[in-house]
This record gives sequence, structure tokens and C-alpha cells, in this order.
Amino acid sequence: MSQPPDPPASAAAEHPFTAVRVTRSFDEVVRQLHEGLLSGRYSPGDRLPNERELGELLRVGRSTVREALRMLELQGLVEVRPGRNGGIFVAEPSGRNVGDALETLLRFRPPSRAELLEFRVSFEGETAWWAARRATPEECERLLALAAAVAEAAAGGAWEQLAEHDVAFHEAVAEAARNQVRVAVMQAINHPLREGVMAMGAEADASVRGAVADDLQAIAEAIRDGDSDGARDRMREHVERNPAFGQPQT
Amino acid sequence: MSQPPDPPASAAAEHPFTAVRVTRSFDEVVRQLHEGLLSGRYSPGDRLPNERELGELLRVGRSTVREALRMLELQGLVEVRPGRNGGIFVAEPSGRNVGDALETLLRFRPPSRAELLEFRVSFEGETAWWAARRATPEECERLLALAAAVAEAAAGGAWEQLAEHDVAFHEAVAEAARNQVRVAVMQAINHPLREGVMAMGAEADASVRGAVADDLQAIAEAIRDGDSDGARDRMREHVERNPAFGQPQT
DNA sequence: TTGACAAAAACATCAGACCATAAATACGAT
DNA sequence: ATCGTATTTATGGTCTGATGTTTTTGTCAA
Repeated sequence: MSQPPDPPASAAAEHPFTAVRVTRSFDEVVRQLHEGLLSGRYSPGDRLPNERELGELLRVGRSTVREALRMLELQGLVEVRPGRNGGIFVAEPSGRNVGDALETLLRFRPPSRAELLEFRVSFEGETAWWAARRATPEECERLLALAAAVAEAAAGGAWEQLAEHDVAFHEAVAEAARNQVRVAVMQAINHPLREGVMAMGAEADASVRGAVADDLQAIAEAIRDGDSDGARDRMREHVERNPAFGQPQT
Repeated sequence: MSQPPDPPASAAAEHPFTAVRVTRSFDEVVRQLHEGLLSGRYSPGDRLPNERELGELLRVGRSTVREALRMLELQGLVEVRPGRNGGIFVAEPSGRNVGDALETLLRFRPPSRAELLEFRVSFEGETAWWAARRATPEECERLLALAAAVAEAAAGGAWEQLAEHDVAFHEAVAEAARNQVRVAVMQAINHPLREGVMAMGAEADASVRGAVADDLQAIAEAIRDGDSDGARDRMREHVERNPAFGQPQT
């Protein structure tokens, strides 16, 4: 987004000068593609002109287009597929990429795990509070089903599925809270968390695993009963007991 | 990050199969550069081999290296400078890029103003709470100075500066809360907010403008006094009174 | 000392070729 | 007709070499 205009960013704030920055042409291509995607002329799944055509339209070389596409791809705005009937497709924006960015940051600045936990305790607690006030009966049912699925996976030792359902549960809570911002943030912090959950599962003993499922069940019930304070407190305890963030190594 | 392994992502979760995905070579280059940067052999500011040399080392063409570099650059891991004595430099990882990613997402899935406001009330309130417990004397001084700057700008009708300082104040609170995740989220929600603040300034009458400055002053004082509950409540009131969110159009 | 100009080192861009992939199509045997 | 295989074709993936642009450094003369 605002990268080209102000690279120094947090630098001095007293001089009215800003670093001269000549726009590289692939940055301009990125900008134009962003505008095109925002214009509403495309829907997720639509195919954009291919690389060669884009180059002609924008009057730039193919490699320039490709460098821009790599950025769009990393931002999760397009998906590129090779082969006949392949091409450049508009993607469904999701918190996924924010999560990837956060994951990268945490990989390169590991000390912030405690910070992430601290944030999650308050954020997820609040989210549960709102979910308890807004969840529809269908959503409550889904939450209970997911809690049950986690219990089953824990009993069966299926770590992968346990992680999958646990993440789904947290995201479902955010959706029940009816707030896109929360959904985005939840997706962002849950993706990097996921491997951590799996790593934990492999080590944790049965009591811990059972506790996870019990926690989720209690949260789901509180949300169903509209007990917002209870949902918040139980979620906070759950997150605190299960930081679930393993070493984000390769 | 985890992009290459599972493009379908949220698809079926019952089969143990994962989509076959041939690794493009620039993805491999990204992976190796990540490893190299994580290895600890480089410090921020160090210069990596130039594009041609990297291509030779990794046995790939220069365009492949460049596509990888665009991604590293977007992730905030390297900085590329042209010219003699230019090259590829290791960057200091920061929450900035997470903020950019979140900003991109919000640009493409604009949340309603109500949703953003609701999130901000709780998020910024909590942030102020932590700031009151952790701010150093220098940070408190900076907060008070920023509040004063806002008051001055409001009195003088300098909307641009008012917005600038207001945003800086909120980010300074996040920094005082000593949590990178909060800083990243704050940066993310403040960027789209900024234009909104300016739009508001042009319309608001003097009393509103003065109230903004008073709010910030009160918040800064509560943080200085270590009154965490007071800081949180005042911040919540401030945000509620000043949603300040224009249309996030181009 | 100053200014103008040339040289050098790096990224930026382009054009074109060729490879790899995956779907569509054609074709031939059953 | 149906199935399986081969060919075609549209697309992205990669490499190469040439050329442009930007920035710093060096040089030389006024």
C-alpha cells in the first residue's frame, strides 16, 4: 500500500522534506492493478489478461509485469496458475495473508510470543463476549459441533484434525461476533498459530488434550446461553492455558 | 510462508492428500534467502551479494532472483537501492509490513464504520490500559507533547497537522504498551483512518476540535499517572466520540 | 575551492527465445 | 460409441543478453 510514498516512515518528523523516491515501473503496475481490482469490474475467480497482454496494455515488459504479479500474489489478491486455461485469477481477499505477514515477522523477531499471547487474551476474550450477544442458533450449533469434533480428535490422537478444528472454532467465534475486522485479525493470528497447535498436540498428555475440548465446549455453551461475561472469561482462561505457539522454525 | 503447500486452503479436511504443487524456482530462492537471513550471518544494514552474483550462487537466472527479491522486499526483509554503492540490504523487520497487509485486506474488504468503531473502542482502550502500566517517563512526555501539538493545530486550524499528530499519538500509545502486535494493528487501522480525520477536521466546529485535544491530554495524563483504568475509559470515550472514518475509497 | 564532466557499479527494463504444464482436441483401436 | 493415447495449444516459468537509469566516485581545469 503506502510503501512507495514514504519509505523512511518513522524517521524524523521535524523536517518538511521527504526522501526523493523515483517510482519503479513495477510499483506503478501494482498500483494500477490494485485500482483495477478495486474498481469492482472483477469478481473473485475472474481471469485477468495474461502476462503478455498485460504488458502490452500497460506498455511495459513482461518481466516487469511478473515482478508486479509476485507482489499481488503475496498480497493474496491474485492467484496464478500455469497451463492451458491457466492465467491470472482474482482471489478472494482473506486474513490469510495478514497472517503470513505476521508469521514472517514473528519468525524474524521471535521474542514477541509473549506479546502475541497477551494480545490474544484480550482480543479473543472480547470477541467471545460479542459472539455471545450476537450468535445465531445456527452458529451456536456449529460451535458446539466443532467443540465435539475437537474432543473426538483429541481422544483419537488425530493432531492434524484437532488443530484444524481448533482453528475453525476460533474463527467461527469471530464470525459469530459479526465484525469483519475481528474476523480478519483472528485469521491473521490463527494461521501462524496452527503449526504451534499441532506441535503441542504431539507432546501434550491426555489431560491437557481433554482440557482443550472441555474449554471449547464451555465457551460454546456460554455463547449459546448469551452469557457474554462467562464466554469472555472462559475464552481468556483457555487462551492463557494454551498459548500453543511452538517454535516457528522451518 | 505456508503459501506453496496448500493453495485450496480451507477445502476439504478429511483426505490426507494435499494438492500437488510444483515449486517454482523463485519460491525456492525466497526460501533460501529466508534461511540465510535467519542464520544470523547477516545483520540489518548488511549488503547481500548483488543480483547477478545471487543468480550464480543459486544457479538461477537474474529475473528469477528479481522476482524473489520483490517478495522479500514486500515482506520488509530486504531493501533494494539502485546506483553505485547500491544493492540488496538486510532490513530491520518491523510490524509495518503486517500493518500494510492488514491495510490491503481492509481496502479490499472494507468493514463498515460501525464494525471498525466497535473494534477500535475495545482495542484502543486495552492498549491505553497497558500503556499506563508500561510507559516510560520519556514516552509520557512524548504523549503530552503530541497532545499539546494537537491542541495547537486545532486552534490554528491546521487540519493536516492535526491529523498527523493525532495518528502519531495513537501509535505512540501502542508503542508505550510495548507490544509489537498492537503496534502493527494500530498502524493498520490508523492508515485508512487518517484521511477520515482530516475530512472531519474541515467540518467540525471549534468545540469538537478542542474536545479532541482535551481528550488526548486527559489520556496522556492518565497514562503518566499509571491510572490504567482511567486511561482505558478515557480512550474508549475518545474513540467513541470521534469515529473519524471517511470512505476508504481511492 | 569549486564546478563540470567522465567513469563505474549497481539496479531497472526490455525483447526474444525456449521450456514446462495442463487442458482441449484429434485420432485410432476396440 | 467408447476408451486410451497422441497431438495441439494457451498459458505461465525461466534464461540470456543488451540497454537504460540512478547514484557515487574520481578527475581535471578554472
